[in-house]
Amino acid sequence: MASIPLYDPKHIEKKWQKVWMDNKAFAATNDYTRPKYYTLIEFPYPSGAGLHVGHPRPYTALDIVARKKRMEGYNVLHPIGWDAFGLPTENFAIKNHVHPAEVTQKNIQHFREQLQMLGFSFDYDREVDTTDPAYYKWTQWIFLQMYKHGLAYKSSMPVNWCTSCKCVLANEEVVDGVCERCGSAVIHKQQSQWMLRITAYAQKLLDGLDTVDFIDRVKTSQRNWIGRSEGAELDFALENTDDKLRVFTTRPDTLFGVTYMVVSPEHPYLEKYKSVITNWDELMEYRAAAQRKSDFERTEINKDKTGVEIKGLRAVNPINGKTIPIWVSDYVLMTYGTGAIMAVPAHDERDWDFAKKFDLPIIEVVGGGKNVQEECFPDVATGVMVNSGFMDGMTVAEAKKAVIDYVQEKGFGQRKINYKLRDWVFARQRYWGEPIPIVHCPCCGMVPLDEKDLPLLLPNVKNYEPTETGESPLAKITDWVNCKCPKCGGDAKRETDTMPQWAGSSWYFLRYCDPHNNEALASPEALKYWMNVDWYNGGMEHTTLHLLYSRFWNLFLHDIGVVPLAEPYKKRTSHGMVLAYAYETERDANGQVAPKLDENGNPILKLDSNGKPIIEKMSKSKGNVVNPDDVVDEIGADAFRMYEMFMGAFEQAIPWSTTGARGCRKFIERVWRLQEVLTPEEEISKDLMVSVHTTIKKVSEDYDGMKFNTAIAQMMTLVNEIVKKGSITRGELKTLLLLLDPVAPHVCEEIWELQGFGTPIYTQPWPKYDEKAMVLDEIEIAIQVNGKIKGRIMIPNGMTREEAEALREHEAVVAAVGGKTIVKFIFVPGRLLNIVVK
RNA sequence: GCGGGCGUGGCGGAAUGGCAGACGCGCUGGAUUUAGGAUCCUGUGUCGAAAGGCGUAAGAGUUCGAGUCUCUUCGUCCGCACCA
Repeated sequence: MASIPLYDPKHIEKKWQKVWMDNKAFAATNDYTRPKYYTLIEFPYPSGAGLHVGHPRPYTALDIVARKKRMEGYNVLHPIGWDAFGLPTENFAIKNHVHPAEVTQKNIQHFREQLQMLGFSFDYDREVDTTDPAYYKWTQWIFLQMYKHGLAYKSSMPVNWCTSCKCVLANEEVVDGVCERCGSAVIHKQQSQWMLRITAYAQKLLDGLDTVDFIDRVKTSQRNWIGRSEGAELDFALENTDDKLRVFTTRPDTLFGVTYMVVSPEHPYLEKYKSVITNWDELMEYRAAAQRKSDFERTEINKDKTGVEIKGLRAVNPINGKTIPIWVSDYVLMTYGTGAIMAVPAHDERDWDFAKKFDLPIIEVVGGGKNVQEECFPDVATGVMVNSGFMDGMTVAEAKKAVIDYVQEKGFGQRKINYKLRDWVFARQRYWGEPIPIVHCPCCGMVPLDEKDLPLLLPNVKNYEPTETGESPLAKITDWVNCKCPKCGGDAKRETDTMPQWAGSSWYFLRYCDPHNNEALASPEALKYWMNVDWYNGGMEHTTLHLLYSRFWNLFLHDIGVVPLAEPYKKRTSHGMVLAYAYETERDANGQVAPKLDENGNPILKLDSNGKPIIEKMSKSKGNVVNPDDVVDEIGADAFRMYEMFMGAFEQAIPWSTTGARGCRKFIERVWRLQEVLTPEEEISKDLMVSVHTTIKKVSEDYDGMKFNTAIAQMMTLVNEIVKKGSITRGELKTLLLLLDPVAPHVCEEIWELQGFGTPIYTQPWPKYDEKAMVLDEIEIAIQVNGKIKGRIMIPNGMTREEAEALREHEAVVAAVGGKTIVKFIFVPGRLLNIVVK
């Protein structure tokens, strides 16, 4: 038995990381003639806390894909970068009196070291950093293009204002009425804001989804977010005026059932018709109350409707000339449709609730056998029109079509498509972001900076604390704010808002193609070759915002001819979060929350009322955070990577188990010790032929299909078989190492070198399997009688249905049938035999 | 309320409509060991002494055959939430 050194991951992992780095082993080449493959992970925000065990899960997954693709001969782009602008860094900097740029660089350094410790095959020569002026020059450039194309504009509007961050938030950043980041109350505030007209791309963003390979739940949530709905806009005359009140409805078929109108408290007609309104004070009181409410309160009370009738102003239903009252209620939103609705209480739940509360009439127009005075009937599938003049007797679908034709002909409405998607609030009143390259000139108005003057650098100053007024901290830096107008040369002031963090991450995948280019965001050749991203993996939490924003930017850049393809990502997958078992906690000597230990020093699990362990998100305050540094220290980076992939299905959220992770270390040691039983043959032995080829096939397919856990299980099965057999040939070991390398690259390289298998694995081709080598001579099939397993027999492999007829005489089959009459004889080749008897 | 997902051993989880529980953790018993949180071997869904039953949240259905497909119910997680 050969004597081999002890497995020492600390030593060999450092060693191979250096070899890869020194040789630039994973650098993408600019040889545009080779087939390419672009793998992308969401670049991290380099927080002060460093990596936690959640980060490496998607990183390892795409590292496996990248390593395999390289071995298959692809020119692989597998880049990494830093999404480094953002509030936590700025807040940390303010608190500790250091410059955010300094904090950022320190955090990046820490992140980079941790990633390198895990042996990821990133191309570190292509790192991007969103806070690098050479990078944000192009973020600003893209903004200018949008400005020139009318997609960036300034508008005064109610914004979400975080009272603690002192900053405007996008709708998407307000969760349950509080700031997504800090949890403080969010109020509405009127402010002039930079906006991006993403709504102009609503339909393109929707259509594009049909052309890409995203997992379904990602597509679904994008579709829901865009929220397309088809209907009609209808004009209701205002009594005693020449004016019309325009509404949007998806149910024009119910027009005869309209018994009142509702407008949002912010509707401009309130001001416009102040003179004829007789209960103005009451209305204003209601509006003020509605505006004081946060979004959260508005939704909290959504069961109990409130409202005030506008006295002195009535509307006329254009289809029957009936005069109906107009109400104001905050269940109608100014930000969707026209800010006004026609209310059909018989067939809309919300209208029904409102009508019941204020005792408004309810008219049935879709017959459904229900008494609409007692219960709302919103069903569109089964009803037939009633009380609706020319539509009577039609189905809802027929009536919709007929009524739209009718109103278009009469000129009081037309078909209309609405989207829930709103324009994107694209400004933050904070320091640590990209300056917006616009100058405000008293003569010329808003003037964009000349492109040759980019990047517009963030001023390097000591004070960047948020102001109480809600102005950006940049507003106080007069040296920087005061400038000359690029157009007329007169005195002007710079825009002092900065861009939101989403900006830099909306195009970083383009920069990776050509990260050092100073003439363009990337060269057309590089973009043509590398785009689009073949496989993008990221968290479910980014499926609405980041994914939508970055698709929008790419679509826009495509439209202006900068990037070659409309959709940036060919395939998008999502990983499950790494969770934690909940532990009983206490404060340790340092006052930190730490798990309480039992007498054996093991943490005590927290159980629910059924005695099941509680699983929760990892967080510092719960004392359940697992630090990758500690895990790597104990079991090594290879075992760590392997456990990240083996712990469960990749898309599913899984709690981290320390003992489970140790199992992967055990497996790697088993592989290591195979060297002790290595025999000199270069071939794969006959008795392992089927298993080895089956494993190559299974592992290859499973890596491609994101089924990393079963790929690893298959390799474990093979190793178990080899250990049982007691020997392994060089050929078998080579194959195993090649398959295992993407998951556990350090140990595979080390064994490969120790056994003199040749140049490093990262230069080796991916193993191929031979279907013919996977065929057994004889196989076992099951015998079922009426679907119940009765026994098993060995039959020659490849037996056809005709040949199987002979099995009727087989001893085991006769015994299983037991003299009963055979009704049906079903032979499934390679699987089983099912006999139906009576 | 709407949309999406998921319910399989003590645990994480495997199973193109075809032998449920692969693989791992944990636990059993044993071997080796001064020792073990090392290594190796054994066993490990459940009832049963065995033969043999029964088992994939519950119920129905389709099928020669259902964890897998259809319907109903329950539970659970996630997203959206007055979007007209």
